[in-house]
Amino acid sequence: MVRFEKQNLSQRMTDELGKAIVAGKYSAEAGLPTEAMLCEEYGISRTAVREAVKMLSAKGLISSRPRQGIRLEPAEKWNMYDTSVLRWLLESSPSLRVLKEFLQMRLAIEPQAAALAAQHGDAVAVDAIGDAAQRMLDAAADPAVDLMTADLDFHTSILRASGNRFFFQLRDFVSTALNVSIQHTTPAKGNVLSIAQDHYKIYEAIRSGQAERAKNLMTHLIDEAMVFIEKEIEKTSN
Amino acid sequence: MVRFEKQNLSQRMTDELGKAIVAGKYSAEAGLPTEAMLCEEYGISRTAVREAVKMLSAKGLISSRPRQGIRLEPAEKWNMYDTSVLRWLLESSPSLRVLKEFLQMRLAIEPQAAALAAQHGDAVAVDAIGDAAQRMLDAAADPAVDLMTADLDFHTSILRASGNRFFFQLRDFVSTALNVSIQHTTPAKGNVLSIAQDHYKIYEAIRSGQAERAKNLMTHLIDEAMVFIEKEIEKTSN
DNA sequence: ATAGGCATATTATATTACAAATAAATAAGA
DNA sequence: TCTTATTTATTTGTAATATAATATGCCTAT
Repeated sequence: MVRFEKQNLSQRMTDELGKAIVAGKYSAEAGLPTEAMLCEEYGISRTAVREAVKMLSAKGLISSRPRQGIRLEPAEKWNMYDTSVLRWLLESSPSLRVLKEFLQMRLAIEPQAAALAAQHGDAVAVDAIGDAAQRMLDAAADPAVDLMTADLDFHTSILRASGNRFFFQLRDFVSTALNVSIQHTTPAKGNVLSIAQDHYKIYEAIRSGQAERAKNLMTHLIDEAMVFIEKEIEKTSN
Repeated sequence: MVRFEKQNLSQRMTDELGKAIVAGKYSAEAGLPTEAMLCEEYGISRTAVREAVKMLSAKGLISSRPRQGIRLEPAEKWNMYDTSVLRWLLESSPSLRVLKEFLQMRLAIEPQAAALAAQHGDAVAVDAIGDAAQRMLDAAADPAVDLMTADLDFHTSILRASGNRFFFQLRDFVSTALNVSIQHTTPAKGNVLSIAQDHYKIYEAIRSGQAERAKNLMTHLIDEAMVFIEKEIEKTSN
């Protein structure tokens, strides 16, 4: 996925530290090691460490003050919509619980986005939705077509067509959620067509301006994934 | 609000640069001045400039590469859920359009959060909602009680009671939206009681576990603000 | 016992130097 | 003339070092 070799030192350091923090390597009371200690530990200069600290501060994970050292911020303050933070979180604890929270969020956002797209999505944006939906149908017939990417494009293009920058901003969030979902819920081969058709229906509702219908169909689509996850949770807790 | 004097140099620099970028001071083609030029312009060391650049990179506003300088990232990549970015955006263009997008977002999130709170909000969290709602009622009778803060607490505590960290994470977003809203929509004195009662009804629905009712009431509450904004937009466009 | 000052540790800022990367210009070859 | 290497210049990346600011806790003097 991410090519760490290509990144510069401070970015790699940011990633290392971020991962460690999210994974709970450091405690809130003890805080982080001092800059000097981090320099030694990773064999890099203070500049690189400081820039990593600044990055993580910007993401809400830590704060640093003179004489006090580098302190952990409570998890509530972490910027969860930051792609990196999200990735670290999932790498460290890919639990079903997080997955459920993802779906709850999508259940709030995506139906609303679909409704907005139906109300005033411009032609180009709506066409992109159709494209993606068509590709999902193709994938059902031809295994060579990438279903995953088509699915992802479908959901992303709806967020874009909503015309609301805050919704569209959540594309990485939704992408990540979908990616993680796939790992847990491999759809049965026969269901692919049925799923693709459900997606296409949403596109048709949007194109024809049926906001309520688009919203309901989208709710239903995500609800099915939710039901699946809840069954999984049931299973593991027993 | 924010005490810039108390902030350190790189944070102030981050704020200056961030504001300038969001306000459109720099063009995408030309990019930003080089580090050296920024040092001269603001009369500070390269370290401070670099740390500001790192912060803004972390927020998705810029990227920097050797020989290429500091480039602006497209607005789509900006982390809009970052409190600073949001603040810069509102300071530079406090338009009704942004306000409407805020409300569309709240319309997606808050009703769902209210439903979740009704389903499995723990007692302490739900009590906090009741507290805030009661304070809003008090404010209707006694002008000394801070209505604004109570209103804010009400919405924030519902996000918390949803038990979903992604919803709760949006508390700053909702706070900002409310703050901006207030500036545009000063409620008539007589309406305060009516509004407070609407809020209290939502609390009652949540406490008694009526998820659907809580959701509908919340939708209605935000919808009213939306209607108001749309009238304002109508007015200004004429 | 308490207030005020001092020592100390740690981050904040500054300065300088060199390394690395890359875009653009130039030269070489077909 | 066009393509391909190579060189060069510019800008960020990394490092090392020094000094300032600041918060903590100890310690002294009243």
